[in-house]
Amino acid sequence: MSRQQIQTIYDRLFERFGPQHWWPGETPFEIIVGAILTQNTNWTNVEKAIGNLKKAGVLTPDKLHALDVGALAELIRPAGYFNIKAGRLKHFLDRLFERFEGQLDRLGALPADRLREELLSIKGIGPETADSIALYAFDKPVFVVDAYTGRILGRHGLLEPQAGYEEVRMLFESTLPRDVRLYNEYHALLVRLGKEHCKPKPQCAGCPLEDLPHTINWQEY
DNA sequence: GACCAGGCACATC
DNA sequence: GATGTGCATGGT
Repeated sequence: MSRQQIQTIYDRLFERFGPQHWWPGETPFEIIVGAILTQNTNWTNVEKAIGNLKKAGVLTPDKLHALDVGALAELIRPAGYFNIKAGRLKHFLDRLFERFEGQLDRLGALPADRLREELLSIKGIGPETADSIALYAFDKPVFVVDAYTGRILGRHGLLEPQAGYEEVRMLFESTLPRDVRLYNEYHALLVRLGKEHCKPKPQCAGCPLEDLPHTINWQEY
C-alpha cells in the first residue's frame, strides 16, 4: 500500500467526519478500563458498565484493586463476558501494584516499546488492547489496528489476505509520520467508517471510499 | 430471531 | 502456524 493511498483515505475520512475527539473517556484509568471492557463489545454496553463503576465510586486503581472480583463482575455485567473481563481487569491491576506501586504514571513512564511488552505480558491484554492503552491513555505514538482496519483495507485490496496484526501496524507506522495526534485521529476515523459503512454486511451507499478500487471478492472480508 | 459489536486465550490439527 | 471455540450483554 502506498503512502499516497494511506493519505487519500485519511483525507477522505477527515473531510467527511471531522475530528472524532477520542478516546471517549475522561482519565487515563477510565481509558484503560474502557479498552479492556470494549473487547469485541459495542461501546454503548461499555458505557453502562463504566457508569456502574462510577456510581459505585470504584473507578480508581486503588478501589478496583481492593474490590472483590465477583462484585466487580456484577458491576460490569452490561459489558458482556463479565466474568472474563473482571479477571482481566484484576490481572492488569495486580501487575500495576506488583511492579509500579499502583501508579499509572510509573507505568506510563516506560518508553513505547517497553510499555507494549509490559502490557502484552498481562493475561487478557492482546495487541489491540495494549496499543489502545499505549496511544489513548499514555499518548505513545503507536498505531492501533482493529477488525475494521483489516476489513476496510482488505476490501480495497490494500493488504495481503494473510496479513497479521503486526504487519498492518508496521505498515501504518512506517508510512505515516510518527505523530500521536494523527494516529489518534486515523484509528478513530476508521472505526467511524466501519460502524457506518464497513460492517460484515457492507452498506456502501454514501461511503466516502465508495469510488475507490475494490478487490474482486471484497465482500468476503 | 438473526446479526453484530473498537478481542483474547486456549485446544486441536 | 493456521483454524475453531467459549466467553455474554444489549441494540438493530
